[in-house]
Amino acid sequence: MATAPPSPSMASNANVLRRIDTKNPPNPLFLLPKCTSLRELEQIHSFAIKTHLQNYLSVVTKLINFCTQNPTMTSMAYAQKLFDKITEPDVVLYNTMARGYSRSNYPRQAIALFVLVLSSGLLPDDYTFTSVIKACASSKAFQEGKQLHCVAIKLGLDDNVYICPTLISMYTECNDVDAARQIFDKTSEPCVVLYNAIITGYTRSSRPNEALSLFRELQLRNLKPTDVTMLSVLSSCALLGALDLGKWIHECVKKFGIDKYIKVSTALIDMYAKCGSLEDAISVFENMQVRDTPAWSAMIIAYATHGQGHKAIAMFEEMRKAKVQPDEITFLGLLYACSHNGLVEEGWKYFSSMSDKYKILPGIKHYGCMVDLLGRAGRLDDAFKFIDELPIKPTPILWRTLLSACSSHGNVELGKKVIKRIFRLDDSHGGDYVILSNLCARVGRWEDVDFLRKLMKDRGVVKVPGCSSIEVNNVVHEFFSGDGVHSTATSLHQALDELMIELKMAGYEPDTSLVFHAEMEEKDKEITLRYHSEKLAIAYGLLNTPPGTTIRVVKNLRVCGDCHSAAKHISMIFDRQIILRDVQRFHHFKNGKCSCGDFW
DNA sequence: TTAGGGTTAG
Repeated sequence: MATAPPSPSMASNANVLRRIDTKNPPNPLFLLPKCTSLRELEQIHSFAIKTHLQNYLSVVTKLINFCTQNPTMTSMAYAQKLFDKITEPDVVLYNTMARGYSRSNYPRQAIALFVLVLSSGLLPDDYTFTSVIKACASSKAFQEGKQLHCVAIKLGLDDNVYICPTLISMYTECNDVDAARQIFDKTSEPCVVLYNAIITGYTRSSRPNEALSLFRELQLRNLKPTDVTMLSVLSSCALLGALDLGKWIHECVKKFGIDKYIKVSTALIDMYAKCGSLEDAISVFENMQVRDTPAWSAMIIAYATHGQGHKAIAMFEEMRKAKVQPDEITFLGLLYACSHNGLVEEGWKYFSSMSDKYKILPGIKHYGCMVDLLGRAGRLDDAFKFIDELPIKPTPILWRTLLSACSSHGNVELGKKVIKRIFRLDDSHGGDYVILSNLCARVGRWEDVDFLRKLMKDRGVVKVPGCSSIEVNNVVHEFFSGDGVHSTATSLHQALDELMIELKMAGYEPDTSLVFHAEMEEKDKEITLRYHSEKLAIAYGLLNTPPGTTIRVVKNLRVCGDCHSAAKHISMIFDRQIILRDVQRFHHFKNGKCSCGDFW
């Protein structure tokens, strides 16, 4: 900050200082509103010293507060220097410092200050608690957070309007949303902020149904939702992939006039894209008056995940023309677009320009895109080398990406080499064993399949069960692979049996090589495949929606190859569009074809 | 018993 070039306002400040009548000086704090840099603050500080005002608590508090407007390492160091000069700080001064630290990269310092407050015999107030609890949240200091909660109870401050939502947010950040809920339930008359805190908590904890039911409760109590409410609720809809629900929320957004917020519009783009409606996402984007970096990025990601990589790239070029600076998220969308469309050259170009031209350091996710890009394109050895030579320690996810590529390109040897690298870091992920085992099964290496199965058993590893959901008449129905739990399961199974006959007549052949168990009879393999969660959800949609309706399904894992093939046939035979969201991307099935071009 | 912090949800 001190090296910043002199700005016009700085020059004028310097002039102001020069023209001052030192015999009859003004309060230097009058100069603060003009101050725009730490250097100017230093000048004002020296002037305060000159005029013997530097030891007044009010003056120092104001100066420190100014430093902490934008708390960086430099400004917090300066604030600390000012603070250290004061022999007897009062609670306001402590609060100002604590606020600064809680918003800086050193939140734990705020917790240390709280201890100082107590040891100096001062009584912490609502300001102290909000800052320090917030610091606990951002540094995930759960034990300290709980202790602060206790002290707040002792002082009768735990139901304070500012402290209460901060406590809720702290518990959520520390992964204890149920404790947050307990606080919430104790409140007799919750205000919107409190609802927002708990709704956000559920959303962040990936519990969208609870978030949405609290949103309905908020409306029943006639409380007016705010932009913050809508951001969380939209994010919950996106998690569920529930389009009708999302559209209803969009109506609420309009009704309460919250659509003017740029962040809300961006959340709408994200929601529509994640609920499978690219058209609605585009429409929100086109109606935006002002578009910032996150808005452009959301649209780029929307195109990329819906398999329209070239449009994503075109968006990026348009963004540049509009002189909006891309950030690391923008590049994530862009690289994602390249990898999912096999655009290796473009991918490398953008990856290099990221650091060269835009001075954005690639993160682990960007490297992940590059591994994916090389892997999908079949350049498996290059991808291996790429991970091995990274400047940062690779995560299991990075190796896992390569393992998937080995699987889709049928390279068992490299797959084995890769799984060893994964196991060095994490051997508890069931999916890894299954991918390699399926790969071995496909090429008939049953001894490897058995070995992997035994390894899984010995290590007590289980695979996350496949789960697909579909929203019909505002109800989200969930199906698990081989599901017998859903109330309509039996009739659904029968319907699937009949469906299979039709599909086979149209040329569909079940790909039983994907089934894990070697000793299974061919017939049983086929039955296992038939009741995959994707097929159950699609069949449910086929049976329970009018002809011609688009079937929208959300799956928790990657779509299985056989289900992908079945969905293509279903889209043709029944003349239905099927939009399937898997953990990676969207598949739009229409007239027997998929938007991913069988490339996923 | 003035000033100074003007808090919370994102």
